[in-house]
Amino acid sequence: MTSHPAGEPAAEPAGPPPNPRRAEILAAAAELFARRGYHGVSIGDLGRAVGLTGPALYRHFSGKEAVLAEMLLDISERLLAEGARRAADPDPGHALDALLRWHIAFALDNPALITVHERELDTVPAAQRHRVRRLQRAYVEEWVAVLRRLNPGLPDDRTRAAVHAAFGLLNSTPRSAAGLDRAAMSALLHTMARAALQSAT
Amino acid sequence: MTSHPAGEPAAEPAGPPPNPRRAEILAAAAELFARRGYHGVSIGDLGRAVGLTGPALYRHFSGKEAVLAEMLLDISERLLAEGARRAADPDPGHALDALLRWHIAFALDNPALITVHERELDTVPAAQRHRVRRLQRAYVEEWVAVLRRLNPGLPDDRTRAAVHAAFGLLNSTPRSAAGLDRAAMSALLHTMARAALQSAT
DNA sequence: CGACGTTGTTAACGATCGTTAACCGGAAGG
DNA sequence: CCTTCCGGTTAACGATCGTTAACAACGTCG
Repeated sequence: MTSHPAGEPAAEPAGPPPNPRRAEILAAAAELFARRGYHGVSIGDLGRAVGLTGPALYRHFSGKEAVLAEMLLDISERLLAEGARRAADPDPGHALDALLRWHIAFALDNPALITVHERELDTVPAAQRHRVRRLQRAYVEEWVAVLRRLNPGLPDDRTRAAVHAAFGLLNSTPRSAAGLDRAAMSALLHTMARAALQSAT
Repeated sequence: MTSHPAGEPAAEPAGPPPNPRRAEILAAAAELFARRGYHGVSIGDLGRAVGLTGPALYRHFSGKEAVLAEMLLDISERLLAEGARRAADPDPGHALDALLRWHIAFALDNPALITVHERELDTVPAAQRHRVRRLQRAYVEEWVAVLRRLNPGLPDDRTRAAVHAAFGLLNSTPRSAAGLDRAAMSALLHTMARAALQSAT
């Protein structure tokens, strides 16, 4: 209750004032990219989704690839920053539960972002693709480090594979959208992911 | 040893003789669609991948969408047919293990097919999309039925959500490709998925 | 009031897309 | 030997793509 996953950033110490149009475009683009894929969405579609014509988009982004790049960088940074905070809990069991709670809440709140994040990495321009990959790897390593504390002596590559598999489980919900309500789905995912990870160690 | 997941069909009782060019194109298309997405692959790319020019493709398929549609129908039918065979085991515990073995083997043998199968359903023309969806649902129901036999009295929507989550876990491997060899990865996925499903029931 | 930066528009560009047309070499069959 | 079909080619089509240019409405500030 002291913090919640999708909270408002309130104000960053440095950086330009957050342009609401940019955020609006990014949100609409996430939805469209998730549904039809990056190449299945045109600049015209993107503009229309926020009530503008296509070329208006160039007032806010340098191009279509820049929209995707900023989107993926933002997601990766948020996952890593919040993940690192949760993983810092001195009790590795609590850290793992906190990681699970955070990741599940993020996935349930932002299904489109999760989908694009794991599908369109190769589409992003090389320059920023490396940064995104580095952030993704670092996020995985937060999980691996917690699991290593829970069970030292396990080979790291096996632990890494288990973490990737757990992410697959957690990130699949955007596309299933079963008849369960949010609380039930959250609890189910938590239970299943924890059981899967424990069985692998 | 009486059967293996990726076995040759040998000969179907009815239907045209299997054109090797069609199969070659479908295999190349699966790889490309998985890597760059349906809209990120052009007819020229498709032809080039099998040593032809773009328009040559129209000697074997009525168009680009037909390639995708046939690909998804074929996958869905194979999954359902083989899944139903495994699920028929009178012992539900054995049936679940057989389903897990089959699905894991298929995913490890055909990572591109698994990827396209779960990503591009909305891209397929409506006519055949409904058939694919029906087959996919039937495959899920095979799993749900086995789990119901293992634990009667559980609400079906929860079981269905658990199955979807388990598929997310199993299908994530194509995109992780960790440092484990095939046998180790197969065993790890089996263990994790079974633990996840058991924890949900 | 006038200059200006901001944010939108429509029009137009070159490139690329999926698809069709027209043609061509070679194998098979009478 | 001639015909026919099969599976390829190159050329060309209209549509659509991402992007840029040129222009307009509007608030702000000197």
